[in-house]
Amino acid sequence: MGRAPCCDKANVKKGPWAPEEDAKLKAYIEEYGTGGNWIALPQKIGLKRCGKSCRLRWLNYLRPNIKHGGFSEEEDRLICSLYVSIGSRWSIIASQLPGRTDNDIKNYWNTRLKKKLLGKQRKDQIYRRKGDLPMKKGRSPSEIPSSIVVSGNENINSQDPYLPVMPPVPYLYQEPTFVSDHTSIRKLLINLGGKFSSDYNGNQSINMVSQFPTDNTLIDLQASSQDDHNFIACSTHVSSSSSMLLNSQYNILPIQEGQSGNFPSVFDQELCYSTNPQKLDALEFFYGGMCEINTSGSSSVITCGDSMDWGEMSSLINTPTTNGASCLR
DNA sequence: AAGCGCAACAACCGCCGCTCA
DNA sequence: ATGAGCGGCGGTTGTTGCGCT
Repeated sequence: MGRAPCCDKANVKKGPWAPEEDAKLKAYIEEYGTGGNWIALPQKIGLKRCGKSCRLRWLNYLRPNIKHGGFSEEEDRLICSLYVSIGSRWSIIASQLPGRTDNDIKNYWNTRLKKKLLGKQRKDQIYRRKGDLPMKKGRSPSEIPSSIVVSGNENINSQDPYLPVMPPVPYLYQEPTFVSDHTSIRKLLINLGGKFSSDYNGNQSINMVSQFPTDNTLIDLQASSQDDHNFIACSTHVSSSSSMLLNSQYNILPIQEGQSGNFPSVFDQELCYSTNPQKLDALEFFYGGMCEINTSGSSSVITCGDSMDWGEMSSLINTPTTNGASCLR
C-alpha cells in the first residue's frame, strides 16, 4: 500500500560488518539521524545491507556510550534479579543497565550467567541434601548464593547488602510488572485499560481497576512518576490478597496485607502449576532446594517440600522503607 | 602442529504489534 | 475496516578464538 518494500534479500550482504560499512553507517546517522525509516537507510548511504541489519548494528555496536563485556558483579546480580522477576525481556532489562544492549545481556545470560547460576544452584542443592546448608531459620547472609542477592541497593538499605531483589512471588498468578520509564508506565497501564492524566504540578498518575475474566483476579494498579521516583504498585486480590510493590530501584516486594505471617495463597497449598518452561526455569533458580519441579505431560508441578512460610522467607528478605517507596495498602 | 571441543559474541530469522495508506 | 510495511523483540544460528589433548 504505497510503502517501500523491505530489502531485496537477494542483493543484500550478510555476515560480519566491515569497518568501512560501520564508518558509513555511523557517519550518516550521526549527521542525519535514521530518518525514521531503517529500511530506506541502507539505500541512501549505498550500503548493501538490510535495514534491520543496519538498525541492529547501530543499536548494538555503533551507538555512542555502548559498553561491551566486563560485566560487574553488580550488573550480574541485577540481571539475575530482573530475569527472575520478568523473565527474558531483555530490552527491559537492558533499559536498566546504562550502556548495555539487550543483545549483549542476552548473550551474556545465555553463555555465562545461566551456567554460573545453575552451577551455584546445583551446588547449593547438593549441600542441602547433605544437610550442610540449612535453608530454614538462621541461614547467614554469607550462605545465600550471591546470585540472588543484591548490593546495588545500598541507598535503600545500607546496613544489609544481602537484599534479595525478587522474593518468590510466582509469575503464575501475577504477570510481573516492570517499569522502565514514564512511557512504559503509560503504555503498560493504558494497554491494561487505564486512563492517563497529569496534574497541574506535572506529576502524572494513573488509577485504574481492571477485571481479568480468566481467573476473576481483580488487579488494582496505581502508577506515579514524581521527580526522580517511578513506582508502580500492584495489588492482586486473590484469596490471601498478596501484594507486590516495585520501585525504581528494582525491588519487588511481596507484601502481605495486614500481616506477614503466611505465605501467599499459592504457597498455602504448597503446590503451584505452570506450563511455561521459562518461568519454571526462573523459579528453579530461585527456589533451588526449597522446591522440586516435576514435569509430566503438558504441565509441571512445583512442590515446596520444606513448608517454608512467609515469615521464614522474610528472614532472608529485607523490606526497604526509604527512598520514597511505600506500600499502597 | 593438528584436531577437537567449548565459550563468547555477532548477526540473522521469524514473529508480533503498531502504524499508515 | 483492512492489509501491508515497519520497527522492535526474543530466540537461534554462525563464526571466531582459545585451550586442551
